[in-house]
Amino acid sequence: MKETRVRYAPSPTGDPHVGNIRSAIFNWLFARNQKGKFILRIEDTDQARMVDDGIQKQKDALNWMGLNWDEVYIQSERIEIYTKYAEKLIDEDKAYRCFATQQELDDLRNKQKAAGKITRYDGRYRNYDLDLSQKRSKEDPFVIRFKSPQEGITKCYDEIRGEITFNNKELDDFIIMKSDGFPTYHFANVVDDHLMNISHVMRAEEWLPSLPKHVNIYKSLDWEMPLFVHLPMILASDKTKLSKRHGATSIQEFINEGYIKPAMFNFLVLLGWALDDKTEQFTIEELINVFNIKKISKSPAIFNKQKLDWFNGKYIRELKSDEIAKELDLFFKNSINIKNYNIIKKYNFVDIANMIKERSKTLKDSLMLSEFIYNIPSFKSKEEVYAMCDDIDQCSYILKSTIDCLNKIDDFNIETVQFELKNLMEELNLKPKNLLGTLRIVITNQKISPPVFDCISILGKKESVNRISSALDFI
RNA sequence: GGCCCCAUCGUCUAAUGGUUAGGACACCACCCUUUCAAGGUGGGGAUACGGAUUCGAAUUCCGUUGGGGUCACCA
Repeated sequence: MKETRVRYAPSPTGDPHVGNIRSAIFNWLFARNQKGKFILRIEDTDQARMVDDGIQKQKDALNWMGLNWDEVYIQSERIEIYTKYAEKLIDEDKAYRCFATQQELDDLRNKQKAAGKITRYDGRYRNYDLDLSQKRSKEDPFVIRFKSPQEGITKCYDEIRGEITFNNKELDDFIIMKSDGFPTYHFANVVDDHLMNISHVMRAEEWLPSLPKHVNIYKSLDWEMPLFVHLPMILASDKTKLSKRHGATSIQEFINEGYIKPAMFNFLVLLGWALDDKTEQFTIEELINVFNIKKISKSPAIFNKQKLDWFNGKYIRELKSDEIAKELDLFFKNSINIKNYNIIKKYNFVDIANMIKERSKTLKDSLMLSEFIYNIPSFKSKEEVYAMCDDIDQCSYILKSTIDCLNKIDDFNIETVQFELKNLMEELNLKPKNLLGTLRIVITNQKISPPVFDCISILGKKESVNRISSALDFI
């Protein structure tokens, strides 16, 4: 049995898109399931689209997802290899130099368009004299084109779709080497997949139309073909390709919005793949064990952010508090100003995690829920303070009693605070709204907050009493 | 437009040719409740359409319709 070797082959042109990362996840899971190799190949053959830290961004995204690679290659370092095979194809009359200028091709295309014909290269250098071509290549810029078959059909095979046939009349002599000496995707991809012994090419469905190009290159080089697995597209809710205008599309954006890795991983793997009719939450180890190419679906999947939110909330709830605490620390550091971060850092992130766990879909939600820690309440009117009381006198009485009550507590924690305040509520015959509602106002001044008991115990006795006292002074 | 792919609740999906077509998100109602959540219980909601094959079709075949992808010296 041949070793399973798969690859993730991004071009480093910006922040990695979730669709690409989903492909990476499928490849990685399959490699790990088969005890094979997961290879990272940087496809940086387009000089114009290069981005400075593009390669690092790809690696960062994989690292964040926990997708470790076994080998890494960079195509721009392999130019001689592609050149060698391109020249071999010329020698064997399977490819040829084309000296048509950009202007010439534009004119051709415009003419075809005007005549209502499909636009394609007309093969004008297909039969150009080889000696002449050789000579002219020394002074004129040129590209190398592949001699596609003109008749018959090209049979392709996709592992989840079966046989797909293309009429060779539809194929044109596409470019394999650009005039700057770099290969095009179609060529570099085939050469590398062969040289790197790739067993399964798992990539997005948008590559399906160019499959015959790749198949014909394999044939002309007399190379054995890998298995092709085309992954269903990920679409936006309007059923078009997921793009910028739909909101977040890159992994980095989702991280910034407070999504955590296990949720992202779990959600993404379920876009185009399912194990059975009931299991939908998986650990990564479980996924490695059960991942199976045959269960990849054919139809495109719509990116359903509500389900992502649900997964994220579920994972936040289920993860251990100290794990969430770590995420929170990092997230707060990156999201709020340094002054507030320094204030919140004095408190225990594990306590904060426990406080926000039940009510956060994303880490961003916990930002809002924790604002009261560094935003000390201030009031414009007395009415604001006693809004939850029958009248202002009841309010000051409640505040006074609460201060006494809290001051009596020696072991100040959430259980004791809850116990004593409930006692107080009973003793004074207060409605929950009166006592707890009022305390929410003077402690947090937020419409929405974690439970009052949590807030008070997080802030501690001193700070809580301070806040209540200043509210009492105010009214 | 040519070519290619695809088609089960609004969404993600499950269903060796035989199930009251299952689950999850979302939605609605009720319960719980100091706000917000979470949780619990229940509910509505799908095989695009038309033929053919078959005792029997979501499932196989053909067509229609719809959606998507692709047609660069980008990947």
